[in-house]
Amino acid sequence: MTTRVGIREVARAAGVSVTTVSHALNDATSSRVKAETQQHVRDVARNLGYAPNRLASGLRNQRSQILGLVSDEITTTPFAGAMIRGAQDAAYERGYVMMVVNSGLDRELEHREIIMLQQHQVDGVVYARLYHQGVELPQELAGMPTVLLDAVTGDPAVSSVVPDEVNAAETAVETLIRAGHTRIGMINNVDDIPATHGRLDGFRNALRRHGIEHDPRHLVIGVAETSGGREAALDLLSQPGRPTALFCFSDRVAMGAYQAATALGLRIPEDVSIVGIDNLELIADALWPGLTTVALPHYEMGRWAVNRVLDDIENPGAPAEQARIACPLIERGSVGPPPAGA
Amino acid sequence: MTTRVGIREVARAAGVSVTTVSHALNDATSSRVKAETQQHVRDVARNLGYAPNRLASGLRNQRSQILGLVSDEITTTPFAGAMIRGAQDAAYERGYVMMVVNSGLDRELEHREIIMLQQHQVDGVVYARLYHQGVELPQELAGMPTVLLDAVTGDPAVSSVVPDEVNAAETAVETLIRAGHTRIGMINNVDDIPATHGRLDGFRNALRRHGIEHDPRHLVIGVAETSGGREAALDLLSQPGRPTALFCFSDRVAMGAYQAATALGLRIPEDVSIVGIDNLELIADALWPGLTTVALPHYEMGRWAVNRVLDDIENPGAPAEQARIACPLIERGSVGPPPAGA
DNA sequence: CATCAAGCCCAAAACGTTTTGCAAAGGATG
DNA sequence: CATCCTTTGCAAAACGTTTTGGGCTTGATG
Repeated sequence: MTTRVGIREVARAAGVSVTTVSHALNDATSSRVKAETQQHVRDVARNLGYAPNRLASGLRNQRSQILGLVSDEITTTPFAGAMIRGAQDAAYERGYVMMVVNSGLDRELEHREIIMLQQHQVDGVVYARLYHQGVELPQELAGMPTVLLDAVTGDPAVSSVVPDEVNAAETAVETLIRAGHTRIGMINNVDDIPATHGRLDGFRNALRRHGIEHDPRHLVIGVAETSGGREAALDLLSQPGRPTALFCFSDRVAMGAYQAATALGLRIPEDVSIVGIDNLELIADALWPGLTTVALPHYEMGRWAVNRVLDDIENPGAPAEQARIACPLIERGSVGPPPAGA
Repeated sequence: MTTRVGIREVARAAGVSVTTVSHALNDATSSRVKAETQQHVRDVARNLGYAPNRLASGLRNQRSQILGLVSDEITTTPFAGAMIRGAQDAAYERGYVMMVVNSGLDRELEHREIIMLQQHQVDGVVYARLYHQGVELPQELAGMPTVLLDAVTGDPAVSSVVPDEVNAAETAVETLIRAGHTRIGMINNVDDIPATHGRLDGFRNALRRHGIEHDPRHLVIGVAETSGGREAALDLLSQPGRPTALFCFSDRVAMGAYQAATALGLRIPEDVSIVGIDNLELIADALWPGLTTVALPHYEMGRWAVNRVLDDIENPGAPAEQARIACPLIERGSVGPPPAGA
């Protein structure tokens, strides 16, 4: 690897000035340089393997072509990976690159990391959470293009993107209704977060829309983990006139429901149908039969968020936007018609 | 947000030249500037909220303080998140920041993304895979500090870090032996990858070390998914003189083994003990009882990799190093003594 | 032949740092 | 008092781009 080739070397090799090289390379069709020269310069540049130094051009242009991604946690679920990938793909398509930073729950660390991003002159940042929640935007981000990913603030001036929780639940429940179920139980989360409320609303909407009246004994609340799902499902499925289908807050909860069904000797989906939310492939694919579920669109949200920051950067002053992304149904094998006797 | 404050503003406010500011801020204890002045400059800088522009200093120093992380895929498992977090933490501690890029399996895209990283003048890159495998290092990376993460090449001149597969398997199997098992089955992977061979070696080592002779019927090979694990376990556990414990290639395989055990009416761990490898919390915590398993040290490998590139950068010419990171046992509830009759 | 416009190209400044070489001031030594 | 260090500070150059203002050709026009 010889020493890096700069615009100067290209100029010398092409027998023109650096000015001309810059124009030849950057201006699509320039009035400053003859088409023939332009082609020549480009050829020379390619042959020399010229690659512009973005530190230099960023310094000159006051634009780094870098986006910051700050997220809370990044482990334990594959969600973070999907978001990052969506963000990175969108950034790449528009000539940007992502700097990622994550601070756990440490506010002080987060502060210092954001400062670092700013030192690197990031043109904007997407501020991400791993599950849909309300946040307070760090002070330091004021005045810089920012969009929230899987999070919202009260401030209508900041753009954000979250899953459409209500719609996700409706989709899940309507799948059950379409299969013929009317006695549908729901295992909801205890936590006071948007997903809890949104999914409950969606559940009720779907029932109401189909004229099914909701038996309050069929709604149970537990901790949103496998163990909580297991206990809740054990409860629901032991009731006389038990539900023939279960809408679970999450795939992990659904996994608990599988365990409960197995423990009670109920087969899925012959005796009881189950749907979840998340599309955690690690779980949904691994269960037996596969879990029908509604996917949380982390990849798409990642894309949306960076496209939005980039729009803000390229065209400042556009009004903010709070997006809710639709959640597609992923069918596997856990939904069937209700048992004949029911 | 007023216009950004640069070193010039600090100089003016402090009543000194920019040279002095630079020295005051950068040199720990400088012979160029009086201690008193230094303190004064620093105070002024802090009050003004001065943050150096790293594009400018990178340009000047020929050092961007940015590391590239290029990985293949990033979705479906939480591994990528753990690696990225480890990398980012280590980078942060040493004043660096990570640019991440991922290209799926697309070699051409990967090429262009690496070019982009180089345009941003990354000081080094860690080239990551999501599961331990052999790779060929892209041409473009030649001549730039690079370390492999969860991957190896034939080239002894390039540093790499992978999990210690043999040791991981030994740890898992010895846990079973310590619990009293001697009839231990293994469900291995079909794929010809390092994990397959390493874990088999570890399995045999552990048995040999404890003078247990290996019944070849107790080794079965399947696809490394839940379904494969289920079938393999069904096979193993139906044998007369069946194993009392199963060592599974991965947690997903182990999940299949749980399903098989349940289907056969065997309780875990009373009738059969099970250990996996991966420590996929999503699965290991969700199984019932929890799965005892050996963790793959993705976080630690991420840390190791960036520390290694940084060492290479700061102190070039050190010999390369191929590290294998130990894998800790994570005990949950799936291992117990063998059944009394056995 | 003189003038002008158009077309093409270039020199130089600027972006915000770091670092080198030098200068001024002060103190010690002969 | 002259000389020589030491200490402290500064001006200027450099990093690799982009862009502005101007200058040189060329050919056409009066």
